[in-house]
Amino acid sequence: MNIQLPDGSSRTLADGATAYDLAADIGAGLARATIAATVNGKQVDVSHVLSDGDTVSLITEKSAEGVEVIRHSMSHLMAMAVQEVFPGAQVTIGPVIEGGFYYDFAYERAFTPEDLSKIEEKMRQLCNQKLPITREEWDRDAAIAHFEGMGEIYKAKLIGRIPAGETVSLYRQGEWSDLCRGPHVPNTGVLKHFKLMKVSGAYWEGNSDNEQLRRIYGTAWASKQDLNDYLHRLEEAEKRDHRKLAKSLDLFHLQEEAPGMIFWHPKGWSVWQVVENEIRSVMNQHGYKEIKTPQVVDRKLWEKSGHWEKFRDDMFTTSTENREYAIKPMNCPCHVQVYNQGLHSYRDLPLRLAEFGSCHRNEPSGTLHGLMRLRNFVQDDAHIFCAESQIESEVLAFIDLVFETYKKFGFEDVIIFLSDRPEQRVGTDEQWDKAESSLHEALKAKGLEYGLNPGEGAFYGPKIEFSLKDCLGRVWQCGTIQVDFSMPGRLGAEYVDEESNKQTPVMLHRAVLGSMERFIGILIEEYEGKFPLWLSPVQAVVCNISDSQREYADSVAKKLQKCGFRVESDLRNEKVGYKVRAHTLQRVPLILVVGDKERDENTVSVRSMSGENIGTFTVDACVEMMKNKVQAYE
RNA sequence: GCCCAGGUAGCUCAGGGGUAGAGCACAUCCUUGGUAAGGAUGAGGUCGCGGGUUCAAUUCCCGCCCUGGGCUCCA
Repeated sequence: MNIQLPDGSSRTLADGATAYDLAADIGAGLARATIAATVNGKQVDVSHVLSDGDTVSLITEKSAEGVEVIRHSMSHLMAMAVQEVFPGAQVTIGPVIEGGFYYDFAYERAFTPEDLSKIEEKMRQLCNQKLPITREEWDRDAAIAHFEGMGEIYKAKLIGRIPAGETVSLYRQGEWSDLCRGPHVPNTGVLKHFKLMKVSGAYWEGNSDNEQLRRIYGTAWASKQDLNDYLHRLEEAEKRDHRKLAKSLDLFHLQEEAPGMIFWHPKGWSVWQVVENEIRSVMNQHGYKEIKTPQVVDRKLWEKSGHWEKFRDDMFTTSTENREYAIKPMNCPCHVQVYNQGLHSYRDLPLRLAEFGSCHRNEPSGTLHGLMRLRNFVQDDAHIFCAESQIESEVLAFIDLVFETYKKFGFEDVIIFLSDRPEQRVGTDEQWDKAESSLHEALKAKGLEYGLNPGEGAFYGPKIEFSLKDCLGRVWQCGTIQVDFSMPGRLGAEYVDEESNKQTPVMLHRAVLGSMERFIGILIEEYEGKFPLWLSPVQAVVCNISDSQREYADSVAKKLQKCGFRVESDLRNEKVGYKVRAHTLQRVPLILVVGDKERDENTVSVRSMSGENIGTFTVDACVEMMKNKVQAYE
């Protein structure tokens, strides 16, 4: 029979030949390295019997696909090991994820970190046995009976979802078998480079009303080197963690008395102010008007806006003199109050009201996470009141604004998702059609790649989300733009159109950074605390070499401060090497060293954080140099 | 909110039923040194909070709070 290869060539094999036989026909080395194959676009095992005319590409452990097959087989190996070490544990599902795999088990107790070593040891034994992994086809009902007979009720439930009468595939290694689509590696001896990483709880079917399962995460790679590189990358990423850097760089802290709320220290707050002022200036240039609205607002407004009914449990409340208030969880109802003062003409639209709005949300305790997930955070929020016909142009302008801003802060890797209508929603289908299509059109017009989150829109309208990654690759939503058909009407917002008729404006909720705190958290990790000069809390430190330059050093620092720079002097009785080390570790971009020579010549010797000698400058020239760097966002 | 692991000096961490340990940081003194750690001395702790067991608890047990990793959630 004739087999087509991906390079366009073809090969003739005996009838009944398998993917393995094809690999062996090409070369013994390839046969050893092949762990699966793609036949006519479908992934299969190496034992798959080929047919005349098949197009086949072989999957080796070197390819991304191959690593996925290894990870998938690895999760089976782990499940087998768990069931041998902990009889009574039931299997459920065990998928491949980025960097590795996990498997969820039902078991009478949680697994501990010590259990992981035992499981790992068992896994190594099993892979040393080089157990053949074979595929079996079972009748669906027979498979259900088989797993039920073994007491594997979760597996039986999973197969129960497959239509009756269909054939299902089981993979067997030694005495152990699992329902699986495959493909898998030919034997457990291929599975060598792995590490079990962590234990966790997880809910059956991802639903918190269901029972809690015991999840074990692992990582697996094609080579020892890849595994070590991955573990090394994790270690490096931990050094960038904004919570660690916040301590060593003295940026902010949290304490028990205010969970989920930040105490900003002078240096952290300095970064905040620079970011806020930058956004403020950009907003001004883009036609926004900044406002400020109350923190504590009568419950009646939240009832009108619909928040009380829907999100009451997530709001902090307070009361006085028989009135009940909520601490605002979002700014939009207040912005509508500002809009509602006075009459608006269609000529006023779009009207863009911006606020650095501090919001409190009573997030569940388990979700709090450093600066990324808080109970009190400040949004760089704005609401655009406009006519329906203006939605698309406003969205286009907003997308530009987001990318312009992110670029300034050094972010190029932006993840975009569009969330469309949820089951429970307000507004007519026609309105949703229009709003969703204006969002799609805007993204397409900008040539942006984006994903779709079906049904994930807010109840009041669809949205686009712009997300950034933290040092461990976790994705955090930052920017967003959301169309809202509901709130302007509920809260009585109006404008007068060309024919003197009262109309309800559409409201666009939008934020560029999202939460100031979250954005700064990502910023800290992105730069590993080594902020560019314009963002750095301390831009330069003037260090004297010995006591005789104390006054001069201090005068240089004062002069730079007068020019608007954040500069400190270090006049301590320490050697200059000690001071240079200390301020380098504190991520100060520029260290200005002054000895007798500099004092006599009215200059400073400038050293960069990376240790580069930038040169000797007069104080005025140093000011110029720093100004240029700041303007270039360096 | 759920599961697991933690909480000891300002920071990073060790320890362990019987007066609490290190390094760094800090203070004082000596040293005045030219670009990543000069030396000496010293100060510092209700061992997260509350109960229990015990002659004795920071250590063992229970509850709670917070932090971390996941899960669920995220207007």
